[in-house]
Amino acid sequence: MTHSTVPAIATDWLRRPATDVAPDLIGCSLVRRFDDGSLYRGVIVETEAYTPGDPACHAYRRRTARNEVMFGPPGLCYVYLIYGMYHCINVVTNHDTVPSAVLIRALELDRLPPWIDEKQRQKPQRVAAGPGKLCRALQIDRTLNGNRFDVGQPLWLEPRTAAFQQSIVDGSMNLVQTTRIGLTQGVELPWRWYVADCPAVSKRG
DNA sequence: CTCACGATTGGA
DNA sequence: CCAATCGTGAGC
Repeated sequence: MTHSTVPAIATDWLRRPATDVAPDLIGCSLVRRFDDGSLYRGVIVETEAYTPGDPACHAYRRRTARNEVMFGPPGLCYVYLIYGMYHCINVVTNHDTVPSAVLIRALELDRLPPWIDEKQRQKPQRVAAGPGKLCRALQIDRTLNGNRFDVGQPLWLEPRTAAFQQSIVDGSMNLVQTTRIGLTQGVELPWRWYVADCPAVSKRG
């Protein structure tokens, strides 16, 4: 058995509506690479979709400096600051000029970075259980906004493992589709997906 | 130019 | 339930 590498998720795969990509990203991995070469992987266990025409979408009203990258080609990283203290990371989807993105809301990390404090370590499976928490855990901030998800970059995406895919096919793992969290508009749209009974999913999992 | 508020979180 | 904390953008 020779060495094998996992290819990053391709741009073409992301050139679809966010509502199609969001459930498909469940089970895929977000990879964080630091300048020293260290890698951290997190299996995506919760996502939300944001689309044009969606009142909860940051690009709903008009194109601005902040939402600019959502109008870009698929495969870009949209990172923004929320409540003045947390960051949220999105995968830009769909065609260039069509503002769409998938918010990554929770990860199951393969290991904990050394900067995670002792209190967080008490519940390791909750360290990345929420969009703000996962960005803090992987040190993701606005300096990564507009970056392309690609191998060798600070961030990239990898497809589901065969084992994860099989667990969905055979029904031993279930995806739940429900309404999104923390919004004041577009509350009724069922554009949140998460792995049923997963301890790493954010609140209301 | 101003200022209310947010795709959150953790603690009372 | 509520405060923390600050960039954003709608409205004047």
